[in-house]
Amino acid sequence: MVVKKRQEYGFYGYQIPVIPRAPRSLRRSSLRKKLQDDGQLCAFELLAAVAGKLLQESESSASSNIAEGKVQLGINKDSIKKEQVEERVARSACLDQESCVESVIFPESAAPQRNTKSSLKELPHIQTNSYFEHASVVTHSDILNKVGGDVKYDKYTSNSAAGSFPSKPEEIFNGDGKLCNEAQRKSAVVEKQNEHLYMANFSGSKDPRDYHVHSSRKLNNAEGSIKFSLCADRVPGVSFPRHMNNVKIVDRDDDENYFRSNNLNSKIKPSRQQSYNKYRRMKKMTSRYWRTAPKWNDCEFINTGRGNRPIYHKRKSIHSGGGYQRELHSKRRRLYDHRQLCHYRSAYIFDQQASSDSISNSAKKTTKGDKSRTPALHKVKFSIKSFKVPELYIEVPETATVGSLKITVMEAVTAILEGGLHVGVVLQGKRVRDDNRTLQQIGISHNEDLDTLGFTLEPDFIKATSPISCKDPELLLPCDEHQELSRSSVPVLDSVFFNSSIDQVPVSNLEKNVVGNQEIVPYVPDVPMEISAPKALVPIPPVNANTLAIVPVNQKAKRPDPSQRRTRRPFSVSEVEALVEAVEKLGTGRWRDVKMRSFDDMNHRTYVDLKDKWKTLVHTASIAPQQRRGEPVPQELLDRVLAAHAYWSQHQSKQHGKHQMDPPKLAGEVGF
DNA sequence: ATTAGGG
DNA sequence: CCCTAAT
Repeated sequence: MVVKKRQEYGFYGYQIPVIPRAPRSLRRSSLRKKLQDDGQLCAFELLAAVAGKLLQESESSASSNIAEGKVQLGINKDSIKKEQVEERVARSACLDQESCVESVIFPESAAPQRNTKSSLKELPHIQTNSYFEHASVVTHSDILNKVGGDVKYDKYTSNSAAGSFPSKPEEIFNGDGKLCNEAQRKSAVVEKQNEHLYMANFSGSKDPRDYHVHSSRKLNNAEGSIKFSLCADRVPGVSFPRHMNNVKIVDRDDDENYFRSNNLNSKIKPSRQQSYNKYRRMKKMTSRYWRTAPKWNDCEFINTGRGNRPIYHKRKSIHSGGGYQRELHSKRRRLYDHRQLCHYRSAYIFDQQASSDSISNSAKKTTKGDKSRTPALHKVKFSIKSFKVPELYIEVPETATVGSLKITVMEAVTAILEGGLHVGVVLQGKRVRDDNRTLQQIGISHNEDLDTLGFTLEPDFIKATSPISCKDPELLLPCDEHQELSRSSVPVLDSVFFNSSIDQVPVSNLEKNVVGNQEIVPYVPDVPMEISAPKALVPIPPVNANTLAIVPVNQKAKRPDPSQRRTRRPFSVSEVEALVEAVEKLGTGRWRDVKMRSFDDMNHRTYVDLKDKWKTLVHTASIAPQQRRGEPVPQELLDRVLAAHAYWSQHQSKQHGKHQMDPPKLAGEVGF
């Protein structure tokens, strides 16, 4: 449901997980046919040819890597033992940069024909094992979140070209799409997104330069821009480590989500720590509650992936909450999504670019050739390594297996695909909303530093139709979702929340750490989004956990991230009832007892929660029904709340022993 | 670790 | 729900 809405966020990130599989299967089938026709040698020959071609085309060292990547893929296709393949993949992963290339290139050259519609749905036939492996990869590697965010740009000038490239976005992107064909089976979506990107960046401009830009864009794309990176990420276990560090899988909830951490780092830490400790303590009481999945920044977590290397920087440092939280509070709602930036960086990945191959090369050539004609025009070359996708929040019961977690993640990710995304441009921390402005106008020129340029993925609200229709505008959460879930002994995946962090872009900071030399500017939307905090909840069907049971992730991963707000869990009527009943008997000063009495088995309800709930209940009971929000509480209960509140206000609930409200029904009690 | 309150 | 202060 809500998922739909959320989907829009992480298109790219999401793709990775899904895509890897699809391509494989597709690839396999196509290859098979080929092999049958031509015999096995063909495959090798093809591989060799491809590798050779690559080497020829790209002079950079990266090319060799790429070639290797291809080979690997090819091998895979050739149905060489899986272990072997994996090994290679893992190895390639270490190489870092080539991964993208690998995935992209191979498909194109070797198996151009792919079913465009690859998506999870098609994955089913894939072996279960690999399926999950992929999932795990995703989860661990943070692909989702940050598939990228790296934009690399190259500056170069050329005069030509404007005319040589298709002026229509579709054409351009189609061209790009080829690179990632298999990956892009969801082409419709992808193209659309690209188009958006395209539009955002360049459309509307009447300036002749646009064309140039377009051209550049095309080149860039070919070389490793958005699609490129996506494709890369699709290779399971290969490329992730490098670019995705941001996936956050946390069980946090919804509208309340946002990064608590700001860029205002320093100050935060202390309080954070403090609260963390508290949190821990609190959690102790509810120790069994498996609150969060590993975060992208947890190295351990990531490491669990096969062939992954810990790339992760300590993002924790970035996260902070403390004092800022409050401030953020108010903001987050209106600043909905937030999308994480995909900051520009000149960084690494781009070796790939060099390797990127024929397309880019040819494009460059063209450009050069035309140089003389329009010397005055400059092109700004962008290379978007990858996009960052908003956080993905997942919450599952502690009894859930890793396998089910993976499935959950996959589901969530898949859901994202369905939606649409569009790209936003952020420059120097500010969102550039005017699509008609030229790059030059906004300060992006060929000879300028684009350190502060970033792209964001944003939900396509127009198309996104919120399945949820709560009366409460503030809460997009299903009004009555998983209540009682905790009570049920059946392990069920609670839900998945997709959130976009709004006020902050911790990622940036992290990246900074990672990249080291890039100046990353926190993205602060200059204009509130028209949509309320996006929130999505994806109920996940129970999964046969046992079947998929896998070694649990590093324990540390289990540790809840104090920086994350707990998931919002509205009290169900039955809970309220239980609470009221308990308070009637125990009074309002013994929350610990209330907890033990009526919520002992609900680990996510702390005594503080109960106290808070009571507080809100009292408030709710005192306001007009029209003012109440959320799931309506029966008036009868509210009456009891008032009565109990009045009663215990008079008596000291804390005294010793357990008084109970004398008269069960205190209609008259109020009279005091 | 709990309780009480403010945010 | 979060955070703190005070128990």
